Amino acid sequence: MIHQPQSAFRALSDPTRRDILRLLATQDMTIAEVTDQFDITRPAVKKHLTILQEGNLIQVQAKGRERVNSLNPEGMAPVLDWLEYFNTFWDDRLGTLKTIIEKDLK
Amino acid sequence: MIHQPQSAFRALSDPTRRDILRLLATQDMTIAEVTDQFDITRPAVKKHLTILQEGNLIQVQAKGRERVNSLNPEGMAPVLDWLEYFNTFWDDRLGTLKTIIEKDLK
DNA sequence: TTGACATGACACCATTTGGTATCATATTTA
DNA sequence: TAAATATGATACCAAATGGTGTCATGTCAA
Repeated sequence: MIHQPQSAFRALSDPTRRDILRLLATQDMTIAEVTDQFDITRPAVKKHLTILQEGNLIQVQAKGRERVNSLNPEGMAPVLDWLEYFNTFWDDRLGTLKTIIEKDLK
Repeated sequence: MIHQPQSAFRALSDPTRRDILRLLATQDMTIAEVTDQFDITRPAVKKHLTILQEGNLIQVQAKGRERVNSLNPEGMAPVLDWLEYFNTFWDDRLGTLKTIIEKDLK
């Protein structure tokens, strides 16, 4: 599967996919388990998972007839790299990013 | 104009819009000036600017017959807030975000 | 005032997107 | 083996997306 930086941004653009990521942040889940958490059909969830995989934001491991989806935090790096470009502007005008991080570091 | 958290992510999902943001990070520009930097028509650029404005990522100020577009770093906050949720996972597995920030803090 | 300039606002188009229904395939399990 | 389960894969659909061309409007300058 091909992973491009653009794919991560694209993957994050849909609210359902962001919700799936937060779900997978709590625990790994099969496609059926993820589907149980939403009001859409399995094929729809599967499409979202494929896009998340293309964005390198999740990893899928075959386990018998199941496919276990797990978060891949590393895939967020391109997004963070891009956001870092604006750090200097946040420094000057708001310091938003650093504020969030510093709060977390305490 | 309505600003919703979704809009920021949506605004960032298009590469042209991300390029526009980086442009505006260097200096404020009119619609025509932004258009000069791309191979697409002014209406297309205008649409992108509208979406960026809906995402609260830029501000537009009327200046005579011109519309000066400027970066609004504050609009990135919802994105950072969402990303912050994953900090603990980055801590445990990669520390990507903190690595970037700490490097910048030095 | 009049022409030039910057933008707004449409109408239109091809492609992508998010969704569904449906059928095929692989793996368990009774 | 046979039925149940989990997923893959495809065809299809309405709406959103990113783009164009075109015309109207407001503003500046000669």
